[in-house]
Amino acid sequence: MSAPRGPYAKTSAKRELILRAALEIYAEAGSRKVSVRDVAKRVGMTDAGVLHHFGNRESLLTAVLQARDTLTREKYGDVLANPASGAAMLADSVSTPGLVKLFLDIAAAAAEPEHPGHDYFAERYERFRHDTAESLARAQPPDGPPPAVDSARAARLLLAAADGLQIQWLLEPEIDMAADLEALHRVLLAALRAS
Amino acid sequence: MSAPRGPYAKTSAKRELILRAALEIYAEAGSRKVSVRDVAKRVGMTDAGVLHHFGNRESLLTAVLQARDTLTREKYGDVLANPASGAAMLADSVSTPGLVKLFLDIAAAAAEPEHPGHDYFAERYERFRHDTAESLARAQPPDGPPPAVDSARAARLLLAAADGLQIQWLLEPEIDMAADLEALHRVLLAALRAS
DNA sequence: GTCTATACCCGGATAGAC
DNA sequence: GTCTATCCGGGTATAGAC
Repeated sequence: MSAPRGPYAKTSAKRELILRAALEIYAEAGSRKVSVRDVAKRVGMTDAGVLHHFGNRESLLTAVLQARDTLTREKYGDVLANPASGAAMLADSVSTPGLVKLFLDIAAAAAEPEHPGHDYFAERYERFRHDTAESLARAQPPDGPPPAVDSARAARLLLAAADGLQIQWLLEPEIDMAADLEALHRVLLAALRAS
Repeated sequence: MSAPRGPYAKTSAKRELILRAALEIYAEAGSRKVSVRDVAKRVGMTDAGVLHHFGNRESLLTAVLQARDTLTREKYGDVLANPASGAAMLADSVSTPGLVKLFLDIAAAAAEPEHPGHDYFAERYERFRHDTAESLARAQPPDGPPPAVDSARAARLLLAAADGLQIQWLLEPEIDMAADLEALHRVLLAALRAS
C-alpha cells in the first residue's frame, strides 16, 4: 500500500544483502545499540550507501522486520492464518531476543501515522486478527448459544498474549511462551463453544 | 532494592519537580522524540543539571515509569494485587499513549541486565505475577480436580494480554482494552475451576 | 542507478568553574 | 547543586564520482 520512501522501487540484490546483514546484527544485539553505520560496515559500505537503498533508519528497521516475517512464513507456512502453529513460531523467536526487542521498539514507534512502518504494522495486525478470528469461528457450533467470548475478541487476546509474553520472556527467559499460548488457545476455544 | 546510580540518594524536591515535568512531557509526546534537554527546559534548567539528579537518560526514563506506577497505585489502590481493577487502570492509560510508548521502549531496553531499569522491571513483573496468581488461586476450589490452567500460567497470560493489548491499541485506538481484559479474566477463572 | 565524501545538527555524556 | 564548555557518536542531506 504505502509507497516506498527512498529512491528505490524494486528489490535489488544489494538491498537483499543489506537486509540479511542487518537481520544478523539486530538478532545479536537488539536495535537501540545498532547504528546504520554498523550495518553499513558489515556489508562493506558507508552509511550513506545503505540509506540510499532505504531512505532512513526507520525504514530500514521496518524492512528488517518485514524480512523476518517473510522468513518465518517460509519456515512455518502462513503462521498468521493458523493460531496453533503460532506457538511454534513463538518458540523459535526464543533464539533471537534482539529481534524481539527490535519488534517492540518499532511497534511502539509505528503507532505514529507518519512512521514508515505504520501501514505495514497496522495491516499485519489487522490481517492476523482477521485470519485468527476466522479460524476460531470455524470451531464454533453454527447454531450454538451466544459464546462467552466472541471470536474477534479471542483473536485480539491471542495476539496480545503472544506479544506480551515476549516482554516477560525477555526479562525471564525460563518462561515457556509456546506452552502458555497453547493453553490460552485451548481455553478460548472452550469459551467460544460454551456460553 | 537496586542502589541509585547517580550521585543522589534521597528524593530531593527538585528531583520530584523534574519527574513531574517529565511525566507531563512524555504523556504528550512519547519517548523517542523527547530529549533530556526538553525536560530540562520545562523546569528551567540545562540538560546537565537534570542529569546531575538522575545520572543518565535511561535512569530518568525508568524513574518516570516508577513515578507513574506510584501515581496509579495512589489512584486505584494496589492494582497489582487485584486483577479485576487492572481493567480500570488499563482504561485510564488510554488517555496517555505517550506513556504507553515509553513503557514499551523501556521494557525492551530493560531486558539487558545492565540497564538501570532492569531490576525494577523484573521485580515489578515478578510481584504482579505472584499477587495475581495468589488472587486467582483463592477462587479455586481447594479440593477440586486439577484445573485446565494453573494459576501461575493464568497470571502470566493476564499480564501478557494487558501489555499486548496496549500495542494493538496504539495502532487501533477503538479497541476496548478493559473489556477484553475482563473477558479474559472471566474465562481464565472458569478454566481454573474446571479440568 | 549506486555509492563515497563531506558537512551539519542534535543529543547524551563528562569535566570543571561558580 | 547547577551551569558552561566541550567532546563524541549518530542520523541525515547534499554534491559529485563512477
